[in-house]
Amino acid sequence: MYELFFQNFNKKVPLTQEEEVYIKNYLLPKKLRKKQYLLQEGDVCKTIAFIEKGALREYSVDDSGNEHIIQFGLEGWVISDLYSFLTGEPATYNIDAIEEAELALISKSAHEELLLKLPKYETFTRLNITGAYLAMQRRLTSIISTSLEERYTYFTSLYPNIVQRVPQHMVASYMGLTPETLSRIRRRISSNK
Amino acid sequence: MYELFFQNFNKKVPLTQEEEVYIKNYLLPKKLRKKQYLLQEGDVCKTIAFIEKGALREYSVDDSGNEHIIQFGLEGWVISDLYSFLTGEPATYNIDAIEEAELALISKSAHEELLLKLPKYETFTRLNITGAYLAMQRRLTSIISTSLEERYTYFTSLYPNIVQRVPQHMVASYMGLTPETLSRIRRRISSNK
DNA sequence: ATAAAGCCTTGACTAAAATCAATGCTTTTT
DNA sequence: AAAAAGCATTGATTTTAGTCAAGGCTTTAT
Repeated sequence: MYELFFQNFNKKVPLTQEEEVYIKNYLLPKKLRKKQYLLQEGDVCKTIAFIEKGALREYSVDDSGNEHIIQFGLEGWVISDLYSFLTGEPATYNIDAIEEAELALISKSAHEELLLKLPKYETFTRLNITGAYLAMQRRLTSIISTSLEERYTYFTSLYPNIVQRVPQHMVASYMGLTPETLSRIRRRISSNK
Repeated sequence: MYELFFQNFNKKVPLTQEEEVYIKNYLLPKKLRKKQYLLQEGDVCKTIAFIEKGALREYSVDDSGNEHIIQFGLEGWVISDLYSFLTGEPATYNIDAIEEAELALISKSAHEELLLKLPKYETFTRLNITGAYLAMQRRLTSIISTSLEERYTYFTSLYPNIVQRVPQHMVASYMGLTPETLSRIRRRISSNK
């Protein structure tokens, strides 16, 4: 049920059997149907979600109703409106399933208790957020310093899974483009081969 | 000498006098002249720098020789090529001083030793990287979902210090724009008042 | 089986940013 | 004090992305 979660955990910080049992008490399973929300803006984000199976997206909606995807989440990834989760303020992001998904949730109280009682959990959390930071930094660097073609090529080589499972208009949103522009970029890339 | 560092630390995780003395053994003071490098691309980043005084910038240089600033650093901030620091691979970023600066450096071995020996240091590190992640997430969201005017207005309200101390062409680089475009945006904003 | 919705691409046109050049003021260097 | 460099702005032109509309294919719903 939480196979990928513990696989991921053990890769970063090896756990004893007892520690795994202990942590398992804090995990909550959740299934989402395609398009079902995990979080809607305005609600407080009360859990961190580890993705065992499926694909999710995290996005904001602007004043004109346009969706801006800031993150996809696939198997092995963590997804949450972290600011809302940590501060208790209403979420500014929405999170929903792009395809059917199975999650392992950790509530805020569980998170805080694990941080206090299990040093390995703090290390696991620090390593996770460090990895997320570095990925976002690469992405930001790509945005401000490379062409759209280079950015798309980089994205597809880094995340071939996402490109295959996610509609193109969502990839465009994630990149900050319109679907028409992404289509033209894809044509330019393929005609340059 | 490390006044701001400990002020910042104690705000996040209160330290005893003994713990402060213990940590102080691991800190290295460093002064930079204006334009002096802390890090050059190609070298391995061996320290994390905490800024006691002054201003720095972290940037990459593309194939055409254009500089792309991904981060400024002022008093109280942390700056590093974190990927290089953690992996030992050559840095892809440069870091230099925009104005004269005083830093508190932590080497990789000191960092690792403190993580192992002082749980409060791990908490301090986790909170720092979490804050950095959230700041970058807001910035990314701003980039992919708002206009250039909104982004500049947001940036100047969030970081009035930076705008006052840093040349406009560097702000333009940080935003992923040309200096001419930034100048026109500033004119549009001021004429809309 | 058929209708509706979703998705993707393309064309034509508009808007915004980049490029290039020039000017002028301020700061730094000699 | 004078020259050089740095910085910022503006104009004209080019390039790139966005907008709007349309067409066609695939998937989903009835």
